[in-house]
Amino acid sequence: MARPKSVHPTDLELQILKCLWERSPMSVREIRETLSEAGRELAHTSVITTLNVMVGKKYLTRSMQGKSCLFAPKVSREAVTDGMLGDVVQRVFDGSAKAVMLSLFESTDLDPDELKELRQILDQKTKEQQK
Amino acid sequence: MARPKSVHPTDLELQILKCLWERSPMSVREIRETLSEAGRELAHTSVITTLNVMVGKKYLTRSMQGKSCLFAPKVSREAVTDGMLGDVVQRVFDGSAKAVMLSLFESTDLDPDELKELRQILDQKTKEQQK
DNA sequence: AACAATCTTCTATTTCAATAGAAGATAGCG
DNA sequence: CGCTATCTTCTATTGAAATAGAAGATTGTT
Repeated sequence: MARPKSVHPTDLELQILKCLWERSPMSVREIRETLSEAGRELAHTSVITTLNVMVGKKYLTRSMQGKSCLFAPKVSREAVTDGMLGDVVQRVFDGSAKAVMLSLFESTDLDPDELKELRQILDQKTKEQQK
Repeated sequence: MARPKSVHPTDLELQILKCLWERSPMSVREIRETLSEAGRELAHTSVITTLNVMVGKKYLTRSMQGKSCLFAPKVSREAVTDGMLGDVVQRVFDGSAKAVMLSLFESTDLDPDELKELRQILDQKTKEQQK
């Protein structure tokens, strides 16, 4: 059996989705420029190829404007990011949110402000559950 | 340019690492059986091939016992899982722990006990930082 | 000694991801 | 009208990941 296709967007696909979540629809040219600003220099055709693949995967919709194409996201940022995190939580941490949390503190530097925010989120979630 | 090689263990590699973090060293046969119990049926040679790749990637060490090989992890569970999560945090959530946390609540079901534990972890972390 | 079992090493196949060039269509300009 | 710029579509290449078979070595058993 060969490598199975990923259920989640690949790295480049994610980068493109991020562009389009910020602003959409965009033409190939615009997307290419945005990627370039983010440090990813690609040939025009490379971008098109990837975009068409993404349309095939239902990540994007495509419409025509004159002779060029416009692309827009078909999946929400939340759906994708939640899905990708959920996958890691399952695959890597066997579903343990606690383990994820512990690792989160190791792998990222949290400033006091952020800690406070996290606490508020947790507080709210605790309240919600007690209803 | 072709797909770049991942810095993290692939899915199968991770599964193997998990086996070996539980118990090591193990022979190919034992690893294969453990994988089988976890629902992943592979030919004996497939397991060997993967194990050798993993030795090449410095994930495992290999020693000989009689005519068969024994494998043991060379990387810690924490290093791998922290790295994998950190990567997602960066790539998917642009480094925002807060966003990760919010998503965590969406993508996983947390029971009250776990919430309490998370709170304790957060408390401890806050204290530590105040030192 | 012959044979079966068990291991490994080497080689091979398939699919996906990443990237881009060649070729063809079209629109605007001098 | 012919040229140039701009888009797209099609086709191709490269390497990683997943998986496994053929062949060769070694050991234990009748």
